Order: sequence, then structure tokens, then C-alpha cells
Amino acid sequence: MCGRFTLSTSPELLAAFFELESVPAALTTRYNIAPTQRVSALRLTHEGRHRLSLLRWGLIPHWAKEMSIGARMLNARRETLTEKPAYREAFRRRRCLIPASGFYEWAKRGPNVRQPYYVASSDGHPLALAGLWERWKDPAGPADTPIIDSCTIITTPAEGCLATIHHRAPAVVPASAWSTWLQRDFNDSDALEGMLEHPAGLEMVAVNPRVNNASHDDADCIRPWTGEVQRLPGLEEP
DNA sequence: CCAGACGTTGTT
DNA sequence: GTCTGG
DNA sequence: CCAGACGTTGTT
DNA sequence: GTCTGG
Repeated sequence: MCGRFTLSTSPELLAAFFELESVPAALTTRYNIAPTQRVSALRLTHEGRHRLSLLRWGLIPHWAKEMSIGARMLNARRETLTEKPAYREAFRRRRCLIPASGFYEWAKRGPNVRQPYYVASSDGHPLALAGLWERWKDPAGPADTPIIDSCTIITTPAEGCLATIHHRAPAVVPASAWSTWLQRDFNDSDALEGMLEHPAGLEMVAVNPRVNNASHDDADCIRPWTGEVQRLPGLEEP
């Protein structure tokens, strides 16, 4: 699956890779992006240009009464995109790409024992994670309640080396399909599902369990780790 | 009809 | 909003 | 994804 | 155990 990721690619390289005219001023180098935080998402402007914006990670359906539901909507299964009420309309009309330099997966080594891994393209290029977005306004809020754009990352069954640590992986969209994927009016769900690919050419390394804590957001999170596997807090060994 | 869910991951 | 379950 | 809370009354 | 917050 994809519950944490990084975006440490320079703004210049991001702009070149994703054909952007500019990047948000608020964009910063991130090594530990967590759900509910703001993530960069690529969408099309009305004029058809690529635009990168910061959206809240965790899709809030437009009918939600409270924002908190979004914390559980961090991922959408590729296999059920057209069925799930929370995602169906976003899949039809509001797709996006979420640039990532890499992502984290946790391998389960025992009860409450997890080893985090950092996964990235071996060629150093960023990944275009497949995403959906939604627009929400708190129905109980005052008239000037801000509109919140939120997003989710699509997952697909893990393959290759990734499958040895976990059984889901984020889906990516190849560059050749970006323009169609982002096009609102393109509604051929079979064709869209066909654009969702498993990431290829990955390298994977066990990293410092420091990344477990979402408040740790620095390059130490992707530092290779050869120490012991870490027990998660809270529970005793059985 | 109304009430309640609407999601994914994991179960070494 | 829309669907499922009762 | 992991970490951390999980509650009310009443108020030095 | 389950939910919210980051």
C-alpha cells in the first residue's frame, strides 16, 4: 500500500519532469509525508496546463459531514474504483497524479514488529503516483468555510521485490498516459484502469525506524538501517 | 420505508 | 449523494 | 502507514 | 480494541 512517501526532488527537476510552468511556493523538501498532511498533486487547469497544488491527503467525499472521514481514505483499491461510493465519481471525473521521490512500506516481522523500507526508482526519477481528488466544504461551517481539496493514492497488488515485504503497492501512471489520465472528460473506465501500472525498476532498502513517527521529517528517514527490527510501541510481547 | 455506511490494511 | 441492510 | 488517545466535571 | 491525528 502507500501510507507514507517522500518528495525530495528539487523544484527545478520536478517542473521539468512533470512539464510544469511553476511549482507552489509552499512546496518544501519532504522525507516523511503522512496522511492528513498537504501533498503535491498534479491536475489540469481549465486551459489544459499542468498545475501542481497542495491537497490534503485522505479523500473527503463531497457528502461527508465531517473532515475526519478522510483519515481512512488514504488509499483506493484499483480493483474496486468503479464500485466504491466514496471513490466512484472521483475516478470518473477527478483524477490526479501525485509526484513522489519514493515511498515507504513496512514489512511485518512478527506481532507488533515492523521493518520500514524505502522504495524508489533506481534511475532516480520521481514516480507519478495515481490519485483521485475531491472537493469538500463543511456543511455545518459558517458561510466563509474554506473549501478543502483532498486526495487519495490508488493501490494495486504488489509484484516483484515489493511483494516480498508487502502485498499492496501504489499504482503509477506512465508518462505516455498522463494527459489522458488527467483529462476530466475521458470516462472510459476500462481504459483508465489499464493506465494503472505497478511501478517498475525499483530499488528497496531497509531504513531507520525513525520514519515510524510522522513528526520525523528529514533525510535520516531514508538512511539505510542495519540495526535490529523495531517493535511498535504500546503492546507487550505475547 | 428509514438507518447507516461510505475505506484499507492486517490477522508472523 | 447513493447504496445496502433491516 | 504508525503513534497515541480512549473522559467528565469542574476550575488555582 | 478502535479511532483520530499526523
